[in-house]
Amino acid sequence: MTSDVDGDTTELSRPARRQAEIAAYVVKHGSVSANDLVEAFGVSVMTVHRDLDELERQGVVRKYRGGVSAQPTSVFESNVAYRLNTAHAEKAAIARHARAMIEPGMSVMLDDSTSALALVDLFEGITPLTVATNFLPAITKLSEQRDITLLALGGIYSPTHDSFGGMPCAEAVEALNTDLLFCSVSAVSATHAFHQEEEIVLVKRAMLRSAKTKVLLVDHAKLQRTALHRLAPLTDFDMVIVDEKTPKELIQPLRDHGATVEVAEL
Amino acid sequence: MTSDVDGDTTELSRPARRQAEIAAYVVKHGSVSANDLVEAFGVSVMTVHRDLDELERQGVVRKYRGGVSAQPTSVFESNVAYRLNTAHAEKAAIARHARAMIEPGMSVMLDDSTSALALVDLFEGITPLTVATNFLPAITKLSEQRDITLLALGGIYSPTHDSFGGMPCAEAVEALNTDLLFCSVSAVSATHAFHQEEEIVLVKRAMLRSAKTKVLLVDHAKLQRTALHRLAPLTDFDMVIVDEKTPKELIQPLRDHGATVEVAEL
DNA sequence: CGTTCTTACCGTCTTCTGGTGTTATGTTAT
DNA sequence: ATAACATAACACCAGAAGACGGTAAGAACG
Repeated sequence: MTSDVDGDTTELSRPARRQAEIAAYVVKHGSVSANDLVEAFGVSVMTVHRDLDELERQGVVRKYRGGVSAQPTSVFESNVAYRLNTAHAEKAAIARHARAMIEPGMSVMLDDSTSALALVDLFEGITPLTVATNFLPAITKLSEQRDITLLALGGIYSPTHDSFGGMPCAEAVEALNTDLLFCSVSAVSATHAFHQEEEIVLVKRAMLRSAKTKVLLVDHAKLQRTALHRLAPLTDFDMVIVDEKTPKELIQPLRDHGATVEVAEL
Repeated sequence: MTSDVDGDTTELSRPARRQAEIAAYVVKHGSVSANDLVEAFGVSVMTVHRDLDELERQGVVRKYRGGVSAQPTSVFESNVAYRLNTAHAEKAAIARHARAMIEPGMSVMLDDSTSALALVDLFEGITPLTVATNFLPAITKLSEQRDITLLALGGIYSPTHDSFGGMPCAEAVEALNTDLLFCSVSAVSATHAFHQEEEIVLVKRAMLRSAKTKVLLVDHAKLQRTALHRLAPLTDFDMVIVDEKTPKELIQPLRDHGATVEVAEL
């Protein structure tokens, strides 16, 4: 009743979940006051303000005296969409499927996606391994792991994505040439992969140029959608991995347009 | 009685301290068994193994069946020397002194030193600010701070230093040109700054080339020592900051050779 | 000038993680 | 084959960090 956010909100700390719900609420209503949120979520004014500060830091909302308003949806989508992070199980399945492609000694590049993050947990055992990524959570995890050569892709930090980007990052990517690339995007049509933010697209494009074998990780929520920027045609990828919950009638069109699609089983 | 490590071991979590002591113990005895350590430190076998795993991950010891042996001292020094991290107070004082040089809007580069890390805590208030660093703990801290543009310097991760290095890092540094550089080294003679590891020297040299104003942070423990590689003459730095505990008779020679030395007061 | 909204500070409570030992299982050497 | 050693899995505990609300002080609006 207080919230009408869909998606699986488990596996998220209480404040994080509430913040995500608040974000959705704000986006839905366009602009609301702090007091509205107090009533809607049953917490104190203080807490609401703290949540809003955090959301503002991430660039999801804009605070002004008397309330907050939503930012352009592009930002919202690429943030909250991943915080209300649906489908842990599906991502894990996709990751397991992807893992099979990796062999000891290879070099692997990962982008800033939760799908890729799920893969990190599965690296153990496939050693030695060289992993390059611009995603801070992945970097942190990998730094604690032995037998993995971690190559951090630096750049300008983006709180929204918790990753590094911009020209410095693109340049770091250019300098590499990895065996594999696992990446994800925010939307996938029958023919192309899309993303909302230009600077992210820039880095992902560079990654595509710097890897021999390119794999796109897609959970079913991404399909049949589009976003502002066209990243690349699906045929640029050597493989597209989707999860089991993807309707077959959505997979066929991809294949019809020449993409190599594999289904990850739970 | 169990340990004869000198240095101030306060301000260090219990396991971290024990690991440092174990490392010292191993280096002293050359090679010991796990059981020896169990007796010497009064903890369970499991804990000893966990500690040794961590030390091995950092490259300080080598495990084999039946015990561990010490690695070449160079690695030991640049790791444990900083884990048995002496003089929190002095570092903080140096950091406070350094902070005064920073003004809002500037771009600052930090190397992988605890001295620089102390500085990070003082950034609040001097905003906006652009900070570039290759030191993972600093990156993590800064990523949580708003109003600071974080520019991560990527590269190959070194567990020993918890930072990024190698050619990729040097290249990332080359591409920059910051207003300020704060860095530290492991040893300082009357004329030069030194460091044990070549790859680290490489990065630090690049940093020196990429900053307008260069500041060397030196706590008194570093003075009158040397290490394998000569990094640069002290005259390359625009300023050398030492702590109050530094004997005056050690400071004068630096000045005699042309260095600009300032003393940070507690 | 007062009202409304915001921030700063503090105390309490809870939650979580890190550190640890124990037991059980695996592995290597003799 | 067996003993010594190493790892894995589980459970416990404590200390730390986080989350939250309340009050009070501050800032912006009318």
